[in-house]
Amino acid sequence: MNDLTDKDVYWWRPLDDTELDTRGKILFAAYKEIHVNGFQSASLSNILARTGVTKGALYHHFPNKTALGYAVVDEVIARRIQMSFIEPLAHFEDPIEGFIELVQNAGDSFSMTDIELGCPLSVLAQEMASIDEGFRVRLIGIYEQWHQSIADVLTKARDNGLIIEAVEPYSMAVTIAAIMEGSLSASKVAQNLQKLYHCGCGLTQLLQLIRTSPGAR
Amino acid sequence: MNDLTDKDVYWWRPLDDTELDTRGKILFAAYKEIHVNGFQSASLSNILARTGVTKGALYHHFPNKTALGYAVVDEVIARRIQMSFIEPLAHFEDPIEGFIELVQNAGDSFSMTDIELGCPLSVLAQEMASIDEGFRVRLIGIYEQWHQSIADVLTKARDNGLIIEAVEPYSMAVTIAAIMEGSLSASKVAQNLQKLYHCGCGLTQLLQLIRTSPGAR
DNA sequence: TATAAAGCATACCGACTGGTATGGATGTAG
DNA sequence: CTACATCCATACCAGTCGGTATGCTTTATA
Repeated sequence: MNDLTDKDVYWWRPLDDTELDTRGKILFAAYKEIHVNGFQSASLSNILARTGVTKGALYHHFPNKTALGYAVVDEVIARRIQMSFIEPLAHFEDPIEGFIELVQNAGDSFSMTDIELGCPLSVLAQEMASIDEGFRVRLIGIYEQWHQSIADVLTKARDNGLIIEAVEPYSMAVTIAAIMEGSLSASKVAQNLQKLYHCGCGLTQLLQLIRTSPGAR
Repeated sequence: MNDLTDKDVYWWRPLDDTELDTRGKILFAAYKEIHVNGFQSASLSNILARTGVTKGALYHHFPNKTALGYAVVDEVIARRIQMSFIEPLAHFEDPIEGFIELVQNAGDSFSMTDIELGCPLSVLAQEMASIDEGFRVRLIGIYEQWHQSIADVLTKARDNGLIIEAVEPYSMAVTIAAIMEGSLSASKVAQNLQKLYHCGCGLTQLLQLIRTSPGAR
């Protein structure tokens, strides 16, 4: 239960069958350990035991536990958010239609591990934002990028007359992101996809309501 | 910075000036420690040092750390959510108007400590839901009660013709709750109220859009 | 006033934590 | 072949963790 399936890590594993180097092994094992236990309770011994790497190697590549945590945020989490939540936004033709499709397919694109463990960004943010400034600035950077990307999509849509004028793109973007994160959080506690579906309905309805054309169907 | 102000604890302190008993002191100190550091990293020694209570007293009232954590959820967190988010719902005359007012006043009703530390329910849920089943069932109980309360308000509003028929009350309730939680989460990472305001705008707009009367203003 | 129970204090334990000191292997440049 | 840096393995450290064993004090009960 504690280990990730192939589906969970396609975005991390190298495409060819080259082995990860030592640093990469440590980084990914640390990501998993932190995702499960949080940063503070993440045990270096666990990470080492699971990789077969020794403590000497770890402290050769990272000066201390905190630096390892920062590297996980910068190189693993940020990369995954980018691939899963930001890049897809650019490929929408009709942004609202695209969004609705993305939301309605969300159930498939999330693995059960994602539901069990929650969004790694959100989990880490909740734990560390008020404790360590280094984590906080890294995490707010990721959030800001995400919010801005959604806002850009909405701005374009409004300029093209696809959504009503009353919508303030950035506020709506933050709200949409909040729904997505809140839904994952609720689903994690429920340990099933029901809450995710409910939020999918609510978000879809919100998107329908801000469209200029009331959306056939 | 780590201690709570009077404004943060009005809901916990006894109304008269009677001292809290030993059990109450432990419980409240544990709540604070857990809110700041999370459950796993919460240190019993810290709790004891801050209260002046000794370890013998602690283990007289609670069999172990986990039981203490459960008691914090049952007796402190659940009570606060009840007072802050559930009970106010019952007193709305026009539910939509009431909601909008509640949301727009949210900036005032949240202290800066709430922003710094985040929603205690959400923080604990993110950390413990996938690790300990005892925490999970307690937390999902609180969430379910909250969602159902909002759904009841929406159902009543729909029956009275105040919101459009297309709204499915429970789904919308879960979505509204997700927005509230997601906004607090984002504000915590940003360490300011901006994100909270943006989500307030988005949520207000959503509420306006599901009203039958397009809402004078 | 005798007795039992509740409430609490002190001292201590083994397990585990992040971190370090040291030395050996391997690669690379001169 | 030498010299030096990179990379990593082993052993160890001081400190903290949650938890326990024991005994003293206070309160309720009879």
